[in-house]
Amino acid sequence: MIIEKLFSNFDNYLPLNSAEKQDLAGRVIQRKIKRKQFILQENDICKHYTFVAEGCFKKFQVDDKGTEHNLQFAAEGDWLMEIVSFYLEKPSRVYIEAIEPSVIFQISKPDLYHLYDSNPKFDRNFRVIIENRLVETENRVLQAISSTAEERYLAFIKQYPHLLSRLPNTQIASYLGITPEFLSKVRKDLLKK
Amino acid sequence: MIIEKLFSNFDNYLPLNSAEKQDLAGRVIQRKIKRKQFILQENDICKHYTFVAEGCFKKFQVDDKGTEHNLQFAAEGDWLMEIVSFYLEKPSRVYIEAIEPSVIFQISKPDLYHLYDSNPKFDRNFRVIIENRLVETENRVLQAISSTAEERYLAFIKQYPHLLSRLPNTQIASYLGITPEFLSKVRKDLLKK
DNA sequence: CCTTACTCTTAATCTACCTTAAGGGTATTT
DNA sequence: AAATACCCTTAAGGTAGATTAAGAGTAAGG
Repeated sequence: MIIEKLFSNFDNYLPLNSAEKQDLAGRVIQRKIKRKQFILQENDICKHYTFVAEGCFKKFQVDDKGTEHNLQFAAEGDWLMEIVSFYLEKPSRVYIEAIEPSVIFQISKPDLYHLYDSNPKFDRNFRVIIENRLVETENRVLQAISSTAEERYLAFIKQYPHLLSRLPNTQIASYLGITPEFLSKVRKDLLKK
Repeated sequence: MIIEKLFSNFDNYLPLNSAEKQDLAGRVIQRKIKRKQFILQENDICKHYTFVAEGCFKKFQVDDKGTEHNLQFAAEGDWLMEIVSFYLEKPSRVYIEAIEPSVIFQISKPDLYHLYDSNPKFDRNFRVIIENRLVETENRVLQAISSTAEERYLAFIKQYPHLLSRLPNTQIASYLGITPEFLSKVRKDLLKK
């Protein structure tokens, strides 16, 4: 069963016993998402915290010129949401779009809070998930302010080897904050070395 | 009493009653820190979550060339720590240094976990503090990959007006990911407009 | 109060990265 | 199977921001 992927995600933190698994299963919704389908659009309220069981998503913001900037990729085993919109119920500033056919599990805020209240293990687990996300994001800030595009590309390859073959270079360039043309040059220069 | 500043920080989230205040007060250590004093150095384990009651700190990383890169400023009312080092007890990659004479309250991990266990309100409050930090950090990533130095400087002024007059431009430049010389040029160009 | 250590600015030169444009290639969709 | 949309690369010219150096101004600490 595909929901096992959700359960086993918690093995990275405090693993769930069968009662807790049942508790969780009763509060998530399973959805099949097509390629290019959005699960969140700008100005919508983000109603769910999403776990990716299969496939891959991108979370991005669009600037005044219409250019997309990728903030996060989420593949099997990753969680994602628009944190401001979810917690403060403000209109989302970002889009979340499937870049592959995907299967996800979504939990609403009331259901999440119910889990928090019912069992401190969920509290702890979700705290750690968010902390991990903060670590990743801080690392990215550091790289952005201190590394060249080539260094950032090499770091990306190292950190997300499973994504490299699944993403077009245009998407990676958008994540790294450079143009696809310049990424092409960076890759060429790396081959020469 | 200066510890009131710590208590009233929680008024932004779920305010504490007097029993909870006492609980918290019994678990934090108050310290006076001099300008240029470090409360965390590279390779040390980050043992405390720090609340700044007075003064200001910078959290930064040093690269191979010896250049400092500022990841965060924390003034009155802000929390800071090295999250990986604190939770995973790994050697810190960053330094935390006072840039003004300061007064802080520190809580150790055992004490923090005790608060979490004793009362879910602390759980909730610290979750929100971390979520807010994540929001700030994600905004910074977006700016780094999509904005010019001038735009980032303007955003900094807007978001941290209370810090502007207290920080030398060299520190702001390090935060923005540019050289002090270029910040000087940006400021000059802005005056012309 | 004096000294020493920072800090800010300017300007010239240099480099990383962007923009525009164009051609060929590879998936997706019909 | 054809059509269409998307993707990758190359190259020329342009701009944002780095580097180096130097002089003047300001703050910190003894």
